[in-house]
Formats: sequence, C-alpha cells, structure tokens
Amino acid sequence: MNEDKELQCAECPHHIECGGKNIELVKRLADKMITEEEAYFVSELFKALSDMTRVRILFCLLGGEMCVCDIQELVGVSQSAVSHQLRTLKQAGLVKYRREGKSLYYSIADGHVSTMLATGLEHISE
Amino acid sequence: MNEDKELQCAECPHHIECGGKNIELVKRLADKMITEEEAYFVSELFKALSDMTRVRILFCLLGGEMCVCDIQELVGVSQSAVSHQLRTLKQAGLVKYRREGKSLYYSIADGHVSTMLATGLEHISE
DNA sequence: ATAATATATGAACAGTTATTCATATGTTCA
DNA sequence: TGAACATATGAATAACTGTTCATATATTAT
Repeated sequence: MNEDKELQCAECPHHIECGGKNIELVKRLADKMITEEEAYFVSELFKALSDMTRVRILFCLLGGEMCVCDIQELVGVSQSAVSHQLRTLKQAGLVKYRREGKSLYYSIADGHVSTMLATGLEHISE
Repeated sequence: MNEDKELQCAECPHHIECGGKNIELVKRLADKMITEEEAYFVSELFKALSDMTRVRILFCLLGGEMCVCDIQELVGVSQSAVSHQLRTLKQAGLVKYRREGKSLYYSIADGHVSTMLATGLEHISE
C-alpha cells in the first residue's frame, strides 16, 4: 500500500488486472477499509449472536421484557447457563435490565438488535 | 408448556407474576417461540459474521466483487486463511463467486448481508 | 505435455467457548 | 437476624474454531 513505481498495469477487459491483482481497486479501497478496531468490535458483536441459546433468549425478549426465570422456562436451559449468556449479551450491548424486587427484568437494548435478528431470520428463510 | 391446573396465579402490579414466574407471558410466548431449527440456522449465520478476518473480507466486498488475491492483499492474511474463510462465508450464504480465467471473483450474496453489516457497524458506533 | 498461476483442501495444533457444578451476592419477608 | 428466593460468578472440562503448513486441483500459456 505504499510504492507504486513498477506496479502500473496495462488495461484488462473487465478489471484493471495484473497477474491476478487489481491494483487500482486495491489501492482505492485500502484507505476506505474498515479499521482493525472496528472489525474487532463488529465481530465481537456478531459473536454474541452466534450461539443458539443466546439467539433463543433474544427472540424471547422480542416479546417484551422478561425476568431470568421466565427466560429459563421458555428456553429450557439451566439458570446458570441463562445467566452466563445474559452476561455475554449485556456486554455486547444487546440487552439491558432493571431490577424489580428480587427479579431482574431483561429487555432488548435497542432497535439495532431487532433489525439484525429480523434480517438474519429473513436471510435463512430463502 | 402443558398442564395449567395449579399454575393459576393472582394478579401482580406490573406483571402477572407468581414466585418470579410470569405464567401468562410464558404461556403466550411459548407457542410463538423461534423453533430449535430456526435458532440453529440464525446462530450459524451470525457465527459466520463473528470473526474479524471474515468481517474484514466482507467489508472489502462491499466495495465490489474481488478476486481472492486482492482480498488477501487488502486484509493482509495468508492465501490459505482467506480461502478457508471464504468457504465459511460461502456456506453461510453470505458470498457468491464466479470464475473468470484462473481467478475466482467473490461478491456479497444479497442485500441482507449489507444490512446486517451496516446495522452492526451502527450499533458499535454509539 | 509442462510450467506457472490462482485457489481449495486436509491435518494438526493452540486458543476459545458453552455448559455444569458449587457457591456467592443481593433482596424480601417473617 | 435468619430463611427463602432470584440471580450472578468462578473453576473446570469437553467441544469447537482459526491459522499454518503441505499438498491438491483447475486454468492458462508455452
């Protein structure tokens, strides 16, 4: 992504191609590329969505806020497992919660979450 | 999710709550829950987006179709690694490709992919 | 045919992850 | 204060994942 002396290439039919390398395209995109940091955060975000149990928890919460034991009931996994996964979802900013007495009520953090879930569900139904 | 004889509960302030269990909510949502199969496929889809290298590859491809060695150049990982990750993305239905001579040109499979990436990027920038 | 190029693939290894089990924390009620 | 309930947390382990290395396949040019 630095010197371009001997990298100049002749024109090609569809692409400005040189020995398999589309120099122009690569140079143009190099600056606009997602940063390492952004890529890391985005991948971490999707990692939080990459587990079946967490997906089921989130789909529960699309129906409204819910306490941990209700989620446990609906998803059918142990209390500890639900709690661990809720922490993962919380850390990824996908859910939030409020306390009411002994219970914690979890809910979807914001509209992005619903959008991603809906788009994901659409994608697999094709 | 079957018998409801002795599960009837008295009314509660905000929720129809019984010993921490919101019977009504749980019963109502139980039928509408995402199936195991759907949850599995959705989580597999997001799993394909849960790796930094794959995210960077997809962001490359948002700039247009590209052959493997261009991706390799932009992302800066080995040819083998790119190829392995492209296979994962292909299997998840996130990318497609066409052959032109010796090169394979990969591209984003459909609009859902761009939507999910864009939504993910929005989500982390807050 | 042979060489060169572009890409895919299989095995292997190090690092990561989801669950379980046991226990801790925080809240309410008597 | 102590018991009961709701939830969180740490350690441990089995299963999974991404990269590397070596090699295979496919296409083109000589």
